[in-house]
Amino acid sequence: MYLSRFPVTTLKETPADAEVISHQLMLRAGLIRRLASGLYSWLPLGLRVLKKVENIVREEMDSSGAVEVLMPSIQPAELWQQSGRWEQYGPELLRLQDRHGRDFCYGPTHEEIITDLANRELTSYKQLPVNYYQIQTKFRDEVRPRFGIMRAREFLMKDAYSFHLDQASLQETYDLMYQTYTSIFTRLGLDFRAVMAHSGAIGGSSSHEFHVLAESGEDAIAFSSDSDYAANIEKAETLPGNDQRAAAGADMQSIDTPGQHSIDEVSAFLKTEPSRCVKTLLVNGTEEGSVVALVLRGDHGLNEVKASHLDAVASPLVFASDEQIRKVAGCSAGSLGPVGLDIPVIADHAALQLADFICGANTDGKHLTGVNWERDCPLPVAADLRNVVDGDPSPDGKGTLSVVRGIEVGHIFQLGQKYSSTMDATVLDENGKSITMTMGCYGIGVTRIVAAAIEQNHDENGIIWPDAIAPFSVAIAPINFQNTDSVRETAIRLHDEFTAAGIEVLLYDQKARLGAMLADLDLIGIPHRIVIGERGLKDGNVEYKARAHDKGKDVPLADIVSLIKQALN
RNA sequence: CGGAGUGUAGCUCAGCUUGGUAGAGCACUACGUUCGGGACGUAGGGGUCGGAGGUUCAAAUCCUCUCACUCCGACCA
Repeated sequence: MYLSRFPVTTLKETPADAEVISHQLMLRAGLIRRLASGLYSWLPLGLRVLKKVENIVREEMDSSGAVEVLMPSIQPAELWQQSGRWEQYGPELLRLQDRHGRDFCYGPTHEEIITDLANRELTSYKQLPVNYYQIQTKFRDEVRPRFGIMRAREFLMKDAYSFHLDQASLQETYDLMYQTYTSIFTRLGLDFRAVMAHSGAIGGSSSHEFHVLAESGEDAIAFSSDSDYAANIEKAETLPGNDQRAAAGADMQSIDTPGQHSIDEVSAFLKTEPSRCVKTLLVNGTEEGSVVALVLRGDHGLNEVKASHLDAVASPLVFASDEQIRKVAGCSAGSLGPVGLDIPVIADHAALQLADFICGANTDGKHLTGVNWERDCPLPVAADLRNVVDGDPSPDGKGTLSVVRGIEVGHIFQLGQKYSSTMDATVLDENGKSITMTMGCYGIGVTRIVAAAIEQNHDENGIIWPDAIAPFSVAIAPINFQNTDSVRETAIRLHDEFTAAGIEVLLYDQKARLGAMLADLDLIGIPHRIVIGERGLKDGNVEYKARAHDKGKDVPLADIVSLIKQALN
């Protein structure tokens, strides 16, 4: 491909509204342009990358035995009403009406549609199991679209749905999808982890997420040093510990702590560690109007998912209002403590191991020190309430946990009969008996993968594409292309040789100085680069440099094509 | 949803306090000189200053409304 025939518009300056590096680089390299909040156009260069990702996903899905379909992006409300999600889904669901006033939505996902389709197409156990997938545009009206393509409103997703006669068959396909996803992300050239996950709004039981590891990831994931254990931090359990705590060594005292509200403020004021304090959070209980206290060690963070799963706690988790707090505790949020609270109290295991701790006195401007469970207040119910932290023991008993950040790019679920039962999706078994099908669902964020790949592979000069998804494999930068015959002829000949060899090559045939060419090529991240100059040509050499490596080297012109062929294998 | 902020050329921004009819850099076009890591000169093209209304002899600038976008927060305890 000649650059003169393939419009690439790079930007020297970073557009002001791009925060994360992938968004900045995608705009600067001319991969995407923003149309409106959370909506992006893909320019030719970006689309080449997107197509590569899509093709790898498609090839691996096909080879797993899944079969491709394509369902409408606009979906009738009736099906969503049948599953109950028309009411459950909030404003994230983009609802619209046609000219007859009939309700529709732009699909954020396709469980309803596929279940309906399967119900029509699948009538016999002989047709099972089957795994339908599509690669298609979704729309979710995100509260806060951001990070460019990473959390856009409209995005491309591969979603697959499998149908089974029983759980054992589902488990088989689920395991197969786990393997398939592993192959996909491996082929994409990304550093990723599969982690146990919370199944969230889609429902179902077993679930794994696939994360591309990157500092800027929106999710925290925990994995063990000595075993395969890996889980989203939402899901990662803490071990109860031995429940032994030191004996009380101090008397309980009330201390004035004027204006000290947060744990950090209080612990600094009292010249101690946050881990010597407990924090008390009031949340709505299951019963209308009730309030429950959650107690954590000061340096630990509440895990809202775990908390909302407790029987006594309302789900989803809602924090008590200031009025409620004052009503049950008689103080503001900054002075809460478990001593003398006349509501259910649930404490995290780690908080229960403290002795002589510090907490709010339930009186504004006062905290208590030297507090001990049982002696000073009733022993609360114990629970796992907190997020795991670096160094916690692994829940499987092997090794310790590390917490890193990840970008969720894939998610597999066992849905069971959540949709098939409400939508009455059945087949006949070998005895002629009607059986409700068991389902699995498997998503991959195709557009998000592009952003995630950049988050993981870039330097100060721009993108460094993995070979598998680079828009072009090789770039040719000819010095003084217009005026130097030998350079021009060599460049064109190499271009043709690469093309003939089936290697995608971009020839920088536009008038530009070397520096400008190289800056552009670094920015757009083409993995292999050849500089052709009159000087090197005199010795029969061109310069070769891999984008990912520091130094270029002179290579005999005769060897360059085979050298790059090798590098690509 | 709550809070803060920003809308001026394709991009990054200045001008607004103190009203006088719009600028810079990058990008773009032409010509020339350059040409091994983002060249330089000369000459150009491009903006109803987000929109509507108001105040005024006069509004990018002041006032009101509106739209769009961005950021922060939604564990303070």
